[in-house]
Amino acid sequence: MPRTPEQFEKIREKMRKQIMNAALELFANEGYYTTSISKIAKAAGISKGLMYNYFDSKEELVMSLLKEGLNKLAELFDPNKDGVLTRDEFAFFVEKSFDAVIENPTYWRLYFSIMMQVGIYDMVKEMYASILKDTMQLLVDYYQKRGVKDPLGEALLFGAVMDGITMNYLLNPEMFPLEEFKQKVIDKFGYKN
Amino acid sequence: MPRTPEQFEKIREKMRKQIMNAALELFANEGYYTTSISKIAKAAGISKGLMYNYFDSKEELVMSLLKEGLNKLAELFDPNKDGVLTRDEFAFFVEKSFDAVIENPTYWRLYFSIMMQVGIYDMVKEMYASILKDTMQLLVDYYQKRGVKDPLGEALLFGAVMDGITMNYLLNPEMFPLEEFKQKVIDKFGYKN
Amino acid sequence: MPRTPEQFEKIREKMRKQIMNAALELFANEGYYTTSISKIAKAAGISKGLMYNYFDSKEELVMSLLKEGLNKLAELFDPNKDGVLTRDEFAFFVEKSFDAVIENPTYWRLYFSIMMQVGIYDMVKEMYASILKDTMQLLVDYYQKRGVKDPLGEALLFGAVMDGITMNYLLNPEMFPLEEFKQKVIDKFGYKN
Amino acid sequence: MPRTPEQFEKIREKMRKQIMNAALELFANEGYYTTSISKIAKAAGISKGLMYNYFDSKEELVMSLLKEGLNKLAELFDPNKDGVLTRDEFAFFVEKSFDAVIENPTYWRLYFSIMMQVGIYDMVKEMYASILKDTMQLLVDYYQKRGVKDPLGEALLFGAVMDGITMNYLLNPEMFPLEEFKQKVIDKFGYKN
DNA sequence: CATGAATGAGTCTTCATTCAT
DNA sequence: TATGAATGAAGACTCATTCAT
Repeated sequence: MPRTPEQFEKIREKMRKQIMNAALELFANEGYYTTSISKIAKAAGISKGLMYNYFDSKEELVMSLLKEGLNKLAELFDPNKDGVLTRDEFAFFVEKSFDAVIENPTYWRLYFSIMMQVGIYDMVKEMYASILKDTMQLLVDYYQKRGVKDPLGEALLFGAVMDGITMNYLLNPEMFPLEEFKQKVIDKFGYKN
Repeated sequence: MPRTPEQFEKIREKMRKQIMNAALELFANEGYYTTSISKIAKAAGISKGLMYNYFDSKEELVMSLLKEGLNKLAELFDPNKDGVLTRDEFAFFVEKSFDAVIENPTYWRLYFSIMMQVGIYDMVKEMYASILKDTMQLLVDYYQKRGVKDPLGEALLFGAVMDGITMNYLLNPEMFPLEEFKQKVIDKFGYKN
Repeated sequence: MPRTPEQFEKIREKMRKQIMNAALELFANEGYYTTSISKIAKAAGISKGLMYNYFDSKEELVMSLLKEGLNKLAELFDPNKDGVLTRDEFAFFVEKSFDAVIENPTYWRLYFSIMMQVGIYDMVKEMYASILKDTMQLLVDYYQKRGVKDPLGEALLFGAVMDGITMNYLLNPEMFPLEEFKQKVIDKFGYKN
Repeated sequence: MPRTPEQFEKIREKMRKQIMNAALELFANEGYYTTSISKIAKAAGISKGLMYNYFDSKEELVMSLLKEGLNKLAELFDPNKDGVLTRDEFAFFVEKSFDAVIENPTYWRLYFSIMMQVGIYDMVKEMYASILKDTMQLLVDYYQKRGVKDPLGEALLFGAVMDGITMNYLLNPEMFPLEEFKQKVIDKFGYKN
């Protein structure tokens, strides 16, 4: 008997995931340009042609990956959505952020490598910017409330620090004690009171 | 009358520079993989074939660029070579490092994008690591002398912060006030005393 | 409806033949190095890229051609596989060998030209050597049984003669009466009794 | 003081030899197509440009090599120029021919590899044919005088045998006892009487 | 005469994408 | 839906040859 539309949708969704998983793994480990569609298809256990049934192009595929990661990231911020960041939420955010990197280094490696590729990926930057804008405001308020002199500067610095730590960890996981850095960052950028 | 060896050497040196300048610009702005040898040759105003009279391969070209930048970088560290870092030298180093980025963002964009490329460029990582090792030791000593609890951790954190700031500046120069960050970093990681 | 694996196999087999035929013709008539992949593709009526769907490289292509011919050649020797060569089988072998050359001069021209190419093709030589070893032994026994003084030398000489005749025929088919040479060779190297 | 025209001529001749020697070695050992002009120039200890002062093209260079070898070969035939071949002269010719191969295998390897290359070969073919024509006639007369049934066929066969032996020796010098074959060939194709 | 920088056409090869089945 | 054969544009690289000095 024929499948219901819902079943079809489920199958499609599952296949999409399958392809994206394979692609993420390969892109992150072997690079975007050195990973061919053929390889991805093989890793995903499907034919090259079918790939294009799910993604219009290689570029769309990588964009989907980035978008997906981005959405996960967005959920980390201000979980209770009340527009105010408490000291505990700040600490929680730092911890969660690093945990995310530890749990899924592959994705973040992809993110950074793409971010540094100039040209095509300005689009991604916009996506990230729009997500980060709200969080930025939250942080600025946070620092202002604590009497920090240059709240915007401090917020930017904090973001840069998170990026720098993440990047260094990804480049050299076994040499870089990410776990220990959680507290260091919270102490240095959380402003107790 | 044939050219003298010196004349040939001069031609070679000049052309090498010409090619490397064109390549650096393109690699940094459009990425390593999306920049073709054709494009570089055209930008350098020469024929494709001539490129290979100066560099054995595209990879050797990019490596030469990185090596060159590396050597410039190396000169920044511990200028008086006495094996000890003073507070002033620390400040000087921070300022100089950021100045280097401001003056030559192209190179640093290349550096970061290559660093995040997987696979081929482990060699570059080793080169950088060997250069940075000494500086790392200098920093550890610096923090130890100032009674910082976890000197190695602090040194690593400092490095990560420098990287993060640089990266954010490169991605968004007009939004990221690198100049103002000099003092911030010195205050936060210089440990007065 | 997708094609069945069998259909795909059929397509592949047919196309492989098509490419190999075109390549054999060109390699043999214009030489390995002077025949470009482009030319082969055009002669086979396909795109350049498709070539690489069937053969990993130009070298693999020529190797496949040689292997194929080799296998055909192998079937000529000692057809009844009893390990002994009779006088009739000897005569039969000479005749068949020359017939093979007459019927498929293209292949043999390729074979000789590759054999004289230095460097890469030592591998081919090994393949041929391993095939010819058994036949050589057969011949040595043959001559020994007939009381020839230096059986190994005679066998080697016979081989050289076959090569020389073949080569001369290939270089100048209309001037070289290969057909008449069958009897001559049989008389001179067959040792009646 | 300026050199005399004769001195210039001498220098030119010497340089030509130098280049030809280097080229012969490389062509024979690494193949015509895989040997670049650059390599030859370096091996000859001169610049690429100067090469073209002595040879108009790579092709002219290889042709010169072949011509030179051809002339040496021609001297082997009918040394006393009386238009008649004696039994001793026949034997002498066989011995001398093989000695030439033993003494200068490099040249002969080149000769054979070029001979099997189509295209270029046709040009050389005529040169060889014209040289060999006289010798051929000599041989035909030789066999006719000795009552051989098919003198022309026998002469052709003899030529093919010489080629075959030479080729086998060149391909596998240590396995192929060329020295011993002298007598064998003389016995088999010299027709005592 | 002598050099090697410079050219440009040509080579092999790769790969995202399309399409007949 | 699913396959992989087929395409074609592009890429890295080579090399005989020319030419300014």
